[in-house]
Amino acid sequence: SSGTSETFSEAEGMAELVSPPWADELGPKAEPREEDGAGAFGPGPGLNRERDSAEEEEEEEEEEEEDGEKPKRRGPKKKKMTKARLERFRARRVKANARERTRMHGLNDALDNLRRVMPCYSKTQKLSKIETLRLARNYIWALSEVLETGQTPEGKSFVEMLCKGLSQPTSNLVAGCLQLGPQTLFLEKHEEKSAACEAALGGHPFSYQSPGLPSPPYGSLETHVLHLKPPPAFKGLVEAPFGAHPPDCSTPPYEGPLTPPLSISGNFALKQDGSPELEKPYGFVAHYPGVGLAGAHGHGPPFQGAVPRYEIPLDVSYEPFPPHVAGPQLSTIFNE
DNA sequence: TAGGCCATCTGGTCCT
DNA sequence: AGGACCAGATGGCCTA
Repeated sequence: SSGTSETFSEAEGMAELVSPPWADELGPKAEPREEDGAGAFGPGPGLNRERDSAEEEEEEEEEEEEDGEKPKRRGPKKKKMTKARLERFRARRVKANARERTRMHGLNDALDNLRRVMPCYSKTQKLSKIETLRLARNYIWALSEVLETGQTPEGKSFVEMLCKGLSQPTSNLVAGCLQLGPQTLFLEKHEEKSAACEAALGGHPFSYQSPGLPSPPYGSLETHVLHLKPPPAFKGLVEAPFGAHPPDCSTPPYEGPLTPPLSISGNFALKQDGSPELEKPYGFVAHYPGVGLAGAHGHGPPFQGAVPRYEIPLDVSYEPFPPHVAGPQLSTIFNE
């Protein structure tokens, strides 16, 4: 199932003719990150151009010999890797590499955008990709619970939800960002994560306003979660009370399916004041009136009923689906 | 030094 | 044919 006979032979040709020498001569394939496109014709395959032609001839001869001596192969006849074909293939490969790089950069950009809207965004201490995704999941889940119950969770619970399944360093980071003393989350290595999570939080009176700590980027709990009232369309969509579906965090996180209440409308209602790390101006208006926010860790006026702004990078295409659309979709998802 | 994380290259597969 | 997506392989960097 390898497509046309030509692609088959080209792939083989690459394996036979090109890959080993390239790999040896190029050493580490990973070049220092370059501007897109530059790498495509950079020090990669191009380094070998001169030696290629000579060796190609050799290999082609060998190939012909093989054809003569060995029993005939089944399947489509292998096309010769002529110089022209090889060059075409290489050009294609180089282009594909460039595209792949660009694609991965896009993916990383998206992850960065995701990091920026996470509760603890820091340029200096970036969450890893996997931790970003885990925290995002927890964050969505936590906010879903808020939407569902319409109640601000106890601060401790909020942090518990956010840190479920996260690594210890990330948990500490989250706690620190939310002004829970990071020391309270220093977990014993031998502890189960879930137990550790509970224990670390449970033994200490939770406070988001620990006076001794530096201001976190995202401030207090109220910066994140405020009595969000789910729109009528979502009433009854989920039945779990707040905290009823904690994600399993006792295992290496997130192996199993997660089924948080899906009372998500595609909108959060957060204000991200007070984050010295946040550079880009975001512009996004939450769709739900009545969703309020307090000023971040005491700075600025508390939310007075004006439409809160949730900031999304402008370069992010964002398609919030309105409740009348999201409702059925979420119902479908939830019922699956 | 081992392990985690990352960027890149690569070949396979699917789709247009 | 060519692009998008994916997963495996590889090597560099960093930290405990």
